Amino acid sequence: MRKTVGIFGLLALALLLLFKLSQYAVFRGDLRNEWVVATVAVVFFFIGIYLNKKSLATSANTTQEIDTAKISALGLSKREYEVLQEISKGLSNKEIADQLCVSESTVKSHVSNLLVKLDAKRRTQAIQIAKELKIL
Amino acid sequence: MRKTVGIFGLLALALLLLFKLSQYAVFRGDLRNEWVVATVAVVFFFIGIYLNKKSLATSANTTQEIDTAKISALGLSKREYEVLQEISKGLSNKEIADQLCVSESTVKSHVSNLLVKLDAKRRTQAIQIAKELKIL
DNA sequence: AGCAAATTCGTACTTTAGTATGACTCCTGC
DNA sequence: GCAGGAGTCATACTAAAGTACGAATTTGCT
Repeated sequence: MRKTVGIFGLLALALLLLFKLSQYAVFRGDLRNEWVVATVAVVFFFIGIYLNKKSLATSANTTQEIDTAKISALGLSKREYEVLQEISKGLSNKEIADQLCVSESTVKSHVSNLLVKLDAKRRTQAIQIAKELKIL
Repeated sequence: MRKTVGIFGLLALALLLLFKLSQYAVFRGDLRNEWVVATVAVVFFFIGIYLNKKSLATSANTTQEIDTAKISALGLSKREYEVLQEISKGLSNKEIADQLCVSESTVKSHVSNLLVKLDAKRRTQAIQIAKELKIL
């Protein structure tokens, strides 16, 4: 919040500076008023874009939270969610089985249940849906 | 591209309109020059933010920018990259074939080449690797 | 203790994914 | 003009993935 105030203060300052500079230039006859306005418009247009990009970039890193509420809302069990995580890492059923120390058929059961609960037809679609639901 | 040109044209027009209006107001003594510049600055500042948000919204899902340099560095052809994108949406080979209006065997060819180039064993792993390389 | 849900595993089966190979067309750069 | 890459398609095959049962065991909760 303090940062935002600072930024807007700086913007106001820049605007003032630009305006005073332009006044001087206009006074000397080097510049016409239209150009001052146009310059200010362009400059602030790009300042807007720049600041927006920056704020989105910083918030993107912090919004990487998983929605645990949605996981339980979908009825995903602990084991099923673990399997889902391994799937998103690109592992095969056999590799997931080794990772979780169970048999491949167990993993297949979990995957099957998972697909039903996520309303997906394939594990790739499950990944996509899970990421959209922000549970991955 | 044509859209971008149109938007910038509209912006220029808005700027002109604003300026002419302000000239009229200044002439009548209702408004001072500083306020014109300030208004223009604020308006274009928010236009910049708005347009930036909109352009980011259209290319949603990709929180980060895609690294086009890496795509060519990997030797991915245009078609192969398209297939990769469809894979990440969770589509099957058949569905991708319908989407791109080619046969399933063509998609299989692309997928096979894709997996070699990305050094992946499965399409799910390809998704994971591609996201890590920021090409998705 | 007893019930429900979760976890586990198996078999048998179908479907999808992926590999290998070859062939044809269309462009593009040399 | 032709060599090479990209795109297309096909067949035949193997390997995974996914479905559909059933059933035993474990776990959490009342």
